[in-house]
Amino acid sequence: MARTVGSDGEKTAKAIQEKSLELFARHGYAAVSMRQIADAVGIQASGLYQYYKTKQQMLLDVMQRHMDELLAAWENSNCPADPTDALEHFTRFHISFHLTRPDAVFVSYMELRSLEEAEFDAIEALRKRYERILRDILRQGAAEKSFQIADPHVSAMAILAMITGVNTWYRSGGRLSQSKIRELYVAMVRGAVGLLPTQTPNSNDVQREVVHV
Amino acid sequence: MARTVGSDGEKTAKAIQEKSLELFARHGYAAVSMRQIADAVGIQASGLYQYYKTKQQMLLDVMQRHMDELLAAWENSNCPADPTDALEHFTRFHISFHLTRPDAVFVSYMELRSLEEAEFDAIEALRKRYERILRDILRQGAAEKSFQIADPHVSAMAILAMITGVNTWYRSGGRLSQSKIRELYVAMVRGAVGLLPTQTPNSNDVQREVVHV
DNA sequence: GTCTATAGATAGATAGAC
DNA sequence: GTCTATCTATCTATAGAC
Repeated sequence: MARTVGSDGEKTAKAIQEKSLELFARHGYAAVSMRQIADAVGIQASGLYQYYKTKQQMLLDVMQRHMDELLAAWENSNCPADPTDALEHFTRFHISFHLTRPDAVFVSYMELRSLEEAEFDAIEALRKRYERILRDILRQGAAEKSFQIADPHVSAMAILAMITGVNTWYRSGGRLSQSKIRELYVAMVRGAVGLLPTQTPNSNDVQREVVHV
Repeated sequence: MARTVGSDGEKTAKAIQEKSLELFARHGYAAVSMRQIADAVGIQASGLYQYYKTKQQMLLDVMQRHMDELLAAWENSNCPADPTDALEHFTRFHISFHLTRPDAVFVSYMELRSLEEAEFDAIEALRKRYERILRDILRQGAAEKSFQIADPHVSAMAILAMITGVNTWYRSGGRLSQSKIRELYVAMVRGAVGLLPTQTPNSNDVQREVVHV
């Protein structure tokens, strides 16, 4: 209790968040020890318990923050009303957001099984909320006959898997810019819902038109 | 050494393969102990070392067998020569194969980071061989101008992510049959490479045509 | 081929000093 | 807020009996 006036180790708190995320992403939750995290932060393992009651709570915090930020960023992204525009907007948003947080994405999708029941349910609810955003766009586009899809739920899962998959192969400094990658995926997503290429569909120039936007 | 004549515990060997796969898939490699595996098999933990020198070798074996079976199954699948037909064939093959082995798929994609360097390289080489199959189909279709794709490599990764993603949501006994799911994905894959729906593209019946094949 | 026993390391978490 | 010290449990892997 006898401690210097100040803000309760905010720097340490932040460092724990960063290092735990990094280590969980690289080695997996179960393979990382509290001592490893403490070493990375520069404190002793026992010091971590000032910030988290258990290791499990550290994982939950990482995933919770990621999902909260994802949903908040979506709310601030000004999605257009037209389903076709919305679908393109969602695709670009999703890829941009995910490419800037590869570690958090990786942990949030891979470590669901490391969560205990209550923690899993909390994260799963947030994930479903996000999935529903895309599903609603697809449903509306299907209702308006803009999209040629037989099953909006399946299409939503397929598209999400496709656009999240960028993270498995993208390396910054690679052959393609992020904006080029986004447009390649926009073209594929459009095709997957039965939209024609953005220009007339009977010329080889279509390809170039689709790519550069 | 004094042992009954026979085949060196083939039943136990098989049981270890099955149970280790099952447990790795459910809890993750790092979270599963040798004791847990031994319990599931019905022997003592020390007995496992008759079959595997280390836990790491057990993981490698699981993944090695999966990749070998995948590549062998592909060789036996009689892929047609035409790129469009080949792409549809690949899509159906991939989904069928992966839906019958959800645990092996899960472990093989999720536990790559749990492999030590040499083991990782071995599995990665097999994975690349499989990816190349799809990439070659896409390249050929692009060269023939059957497909409207700007980047066969990106398209291959996108399509693989999409069709592997079925495993994350499919539950047997669900709303859709496996064959219906395959055809939904074939339609999306076709769209993603710029192919028009199988029938005329300006009628709402197209949707039905695409779905049932 | 499977067992018991155990070595040797490391895990998550707590108590209490400063 | 971070430390040292430590508890208790569990881990992978080996030795050697049967």
